[in-house]
Amino acid sequence: MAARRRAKTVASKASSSNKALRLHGSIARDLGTRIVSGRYRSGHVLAGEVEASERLHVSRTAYREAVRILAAKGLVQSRPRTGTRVSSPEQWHLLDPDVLGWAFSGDPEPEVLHGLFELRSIIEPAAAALAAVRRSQTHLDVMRRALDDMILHTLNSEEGRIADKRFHGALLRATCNPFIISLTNGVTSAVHALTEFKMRGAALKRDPSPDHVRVYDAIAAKDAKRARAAMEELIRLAIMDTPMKERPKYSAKSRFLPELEE
Amino acid sequence: MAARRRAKTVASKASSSNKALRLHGSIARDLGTRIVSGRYRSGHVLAGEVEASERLHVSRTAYREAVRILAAKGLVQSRPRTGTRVSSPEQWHLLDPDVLGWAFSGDPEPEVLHGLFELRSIIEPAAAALAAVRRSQTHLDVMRRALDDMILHTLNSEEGRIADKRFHGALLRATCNPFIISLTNGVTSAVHALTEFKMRGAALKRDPSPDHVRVYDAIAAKDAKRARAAMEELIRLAIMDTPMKERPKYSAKSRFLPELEE
DNA sequence: ATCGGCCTACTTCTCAGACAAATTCGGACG
DNA sequence: CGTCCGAATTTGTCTGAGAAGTAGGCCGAT
Repeated sequence: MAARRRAKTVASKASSSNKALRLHGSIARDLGTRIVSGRYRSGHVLAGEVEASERLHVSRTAYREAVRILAAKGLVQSRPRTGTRVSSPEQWHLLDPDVLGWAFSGDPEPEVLHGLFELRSIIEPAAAALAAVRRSQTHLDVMRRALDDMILHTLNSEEGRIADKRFHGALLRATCNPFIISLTNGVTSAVHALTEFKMRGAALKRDPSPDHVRVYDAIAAKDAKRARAAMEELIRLAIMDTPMKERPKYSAKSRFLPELEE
Repeated sequence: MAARRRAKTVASKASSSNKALRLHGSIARDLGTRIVSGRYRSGHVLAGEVEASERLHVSRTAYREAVRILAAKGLVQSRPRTGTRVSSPEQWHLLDPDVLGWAFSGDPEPEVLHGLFELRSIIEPAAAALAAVRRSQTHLDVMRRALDDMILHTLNSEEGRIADKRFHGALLRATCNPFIISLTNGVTSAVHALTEFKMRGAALKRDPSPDHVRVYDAIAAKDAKRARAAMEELIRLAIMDTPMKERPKYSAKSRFLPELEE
């Protein structure tokens, strides 16, 4: 008994860096990270439940619940007799906040970075245009406060980044489109993580608050066209502020893209 | 023992209409459907594991795995002492294929329908433009074959709808952006379900294949601008072909939108 | 009287071991 | 040579027992 308890504690420490995650949660995170980072390739068959749970010094129950989580996020698929195998990347729910977080836990690859920005530059300008039309006064107030906090603290502090997140969140909620809101829940948290990533090098050179103010003004004026343009500019500048090793050229070959079978 | 086995079979039949879902899968689906359909309101606390599993005549294990799935999709959150409670709608992963499917299992509300089309009309034209630039010959071939099948079978048959799905899927894969691909995995299956929904009334009046051909031609010609315009038109027409009771006016009040707290 | 820290009860979490169900693979048989 | 059936293997489900975490009340101190 005592030996097993100790083992469990060790496993928990080794696997999860911290947080209030339960055992199954940490296991899911570990496996998930290994999958999205490419250490377990698509098609790879995980060890059987008995062996895997023994190796991790946890019960089959805990391990199974972890696998259920991964399956719910499209990362694996399990069937009797064949076992649990890593799904093809095109089936991964990449916009799931957890998956996104796992993908950004190491060094995000330039390809992923660029893909995310590309998605943002599609969604957010359109969202800004919608928000300009549909925003209520309450939405506007929330954005205003977030903007003030952001200007006050700047993106170099954690509080400033949270304010930035609040701003984008409120903007997207103002679209009144549940899908856009849900979509951007994931994206904003990734951007949050990303901003931290930007900071790993040096402090931010450019102050992005003027861009945000322009977006805010346009939405306050209910000017959809201007809101869209301002947001396009904001994201264009944000991309330029992000240190990317190289601009990835899009090709059909990528860990994240499926094979095209004839 | 025998009594319990029988009970389990009954529960399985009663809960899941069919499919190769396991027990935990059907339970997750039932609970999930109840949540997204509003029968369990946000904040509602589910019965404890013991009571719930007894009521469903299943083991706690199965019930717990179901809850784990729902938690992975952001529908619920469970903690010791307080129990498992339905999360706020803004935390739901609405673009998860399962959640989307559950949302469309009953009568999809006009608001949801419109929200989905709005998202499509943002994403897909942009995707078409990207695809026009980045598509490989292989992408093009796949799209061509899907298009031919679609024209052959028409959307009135299941095969035709699958071909339509293949077409949109190939188009989105041609963007070479993993996030867009992942995003639209969900959306296309929802559209698939939706097309079936359209058919519940009468057969489709308009033949949408010319629209698809125009999109294809533009992508074949690598003409991004024309591809975007053609796709915009395609979706505009698809919206008009969808019977919606009323055009929902966007307001801050909706089951799917969070309260704006001051 | 209000604030802070313990304590308790309640719920989920984890464990262990057993049996059931599903599916693949290979071999027997027509 | 094809078809079917059985066996082996893997996940799926069940049971029952503790362990761990947490909200809310209790109590004491300031």
